[in-house]
Amino acid sequence: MNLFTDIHRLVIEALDTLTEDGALPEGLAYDNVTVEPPRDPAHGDMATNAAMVLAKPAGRKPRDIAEALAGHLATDERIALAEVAGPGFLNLRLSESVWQGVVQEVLAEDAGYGRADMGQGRRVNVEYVSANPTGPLHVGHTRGAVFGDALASLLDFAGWTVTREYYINDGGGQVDVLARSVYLRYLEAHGQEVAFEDGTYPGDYLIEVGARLKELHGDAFVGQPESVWMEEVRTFAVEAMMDLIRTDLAVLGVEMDSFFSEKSLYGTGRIEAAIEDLDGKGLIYRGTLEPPKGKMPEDWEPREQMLFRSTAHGDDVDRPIRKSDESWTYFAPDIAYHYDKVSRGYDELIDVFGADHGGYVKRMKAAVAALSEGAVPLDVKLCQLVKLYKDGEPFKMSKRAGTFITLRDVVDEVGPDVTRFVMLTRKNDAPLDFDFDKVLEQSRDNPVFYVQYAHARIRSVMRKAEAAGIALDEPPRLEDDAELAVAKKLAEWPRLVEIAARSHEPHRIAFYLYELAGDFHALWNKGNESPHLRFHRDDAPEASAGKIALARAVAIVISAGLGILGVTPVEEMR
RNA sequence: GCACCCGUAGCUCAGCUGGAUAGAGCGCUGCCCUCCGAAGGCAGAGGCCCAAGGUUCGAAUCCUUGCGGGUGCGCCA
Repeated sequence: MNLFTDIHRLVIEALDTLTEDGALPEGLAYDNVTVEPPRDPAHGDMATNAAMVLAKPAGRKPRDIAEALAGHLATDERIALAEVAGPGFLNLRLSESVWQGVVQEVLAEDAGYGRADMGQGRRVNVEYVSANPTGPLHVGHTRGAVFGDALASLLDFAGWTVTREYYINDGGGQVDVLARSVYLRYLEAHGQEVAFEDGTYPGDYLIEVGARLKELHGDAFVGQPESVWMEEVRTFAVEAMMDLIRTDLAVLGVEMDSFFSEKSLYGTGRIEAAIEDLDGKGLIYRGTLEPPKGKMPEDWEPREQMLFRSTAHGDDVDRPIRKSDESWTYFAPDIAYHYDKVSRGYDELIDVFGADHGGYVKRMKAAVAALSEGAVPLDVKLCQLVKLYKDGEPFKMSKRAGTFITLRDVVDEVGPDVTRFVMLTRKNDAPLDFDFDKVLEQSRDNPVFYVQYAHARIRSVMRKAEAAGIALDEPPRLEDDAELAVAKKLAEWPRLVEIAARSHEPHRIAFYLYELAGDFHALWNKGNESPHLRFHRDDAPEASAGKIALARAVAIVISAGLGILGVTPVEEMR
């Protein structure tokens, strides 16, 4: 249940009644009528803009409509006060029993509180990470991994059926480079001197792979031409890298439902099938592209190639499908991959990319729009760069100097929970500063700590109360403003989940938790000055039980919220 | 040159997809521990929401233009 939708429904019913009474004309559209928490608590608990939105189509003054509406709403027992304000807002103050009810509901529904059925079971495929299988995951991948994973959990919580998918780029030239690099390590394992020239991966992580290759094949490949070993070494190397990546993801707590191999699209007719589908829609043709304006490539020459008419679906220029040597461009398997996703019957698709793939969004959307004939929406979420800091100083990354920060480095340093939460304290399309020292700091300016601390405080109180024989299943009692503030914040949770899910923005969950924790800490501290507001009171067990009910509700929501972010709520801090 | 993202307190950023007097943390000023964990809380100062137009009852939010920053722009994926 969502209190805001309840009251929204109440407002709509009242409007219908006004229409029946002839106070409003028939057939008004209520689409823009909203019920929201006002920014200023002095304006009440909720406000509706109904009168202002309907004034024009109804041909009546906003304040008149508001007055009439107020009269009807005031008869509902949940509404303590309805008053017209400003240009025609209708401010509602809800009766205290409503907030009491909210807390009780949280306790009753427990981890299910805030679950929504917005998705109505629709199937969504969230593709993320999808790093090339050529090495360990680095910081940039980490953000994408955390974001995609949290978004997937969020959508699941909001009622979608979610598939978490990883697209393995194992079909392009970079896996050949990987194979050659592993081959060099293999020769090295046989005692040969090798040189890592440009176009090979010199990373240490391949030493072990080369050694394992030696164990498996002995010297069968030594001194042999590429044609002999390429296929086998490549498969072996990709497999090894995917093991590495899977381990990295596991360390972060990310588990994919599905891995999709780009290679499986080649030589199987699947790319051809996707292109044929587009061709059947008249979107494939042979032509010559204009050179890009402003920045002319040095070796530019006009060239006829197979093109996809992506401009028919909102792209800026048509995109090449085949290279000049008639092999596929990287775009072709991507089309086939998304064709496959559409064929698998997903109702919605989400791709999580790094910001450097921004230029890729329009053509991908065009492809999906064409393939699904507009039936399957694709949302592409771009994750901006992560800038690393150490004690306030920029942390320089350089492959050459060996200071190449991997996902593993970060998680080993600060742990998966901190890594995940911090990665979600920024909007996905805003750059993120990650300071190794600050994220471990135990203070209010570290949101991870602040939220965890609130949860730990509550669990601490519950343990002590239990030991003191105080009942933990009493109904809540709310008396103080600070308590009501917390209850009201809890009432916002279901609404926030819906907003975050609709906008595909899991960071909103993190910010909400920070606010909820703030309200809770304020209440906690008030207990220092006013002992009767303390949660745990041996002198008044019954009152204490009523207070603890509220605290338990807070812990439930924090726990649920952290669950969406993939962060473990802690029992105690130390 | 074109496309996408961004521009909000001194700094780092939220702002509920158009609502009322624009918020938080850090930093600055002043308070609150014989009291459930002060690892916390309260209060104050600090803003022409980049600029100019437009849409309307109402704009930080939507549209246009300009300025400033980031990313990308056929045979790398």
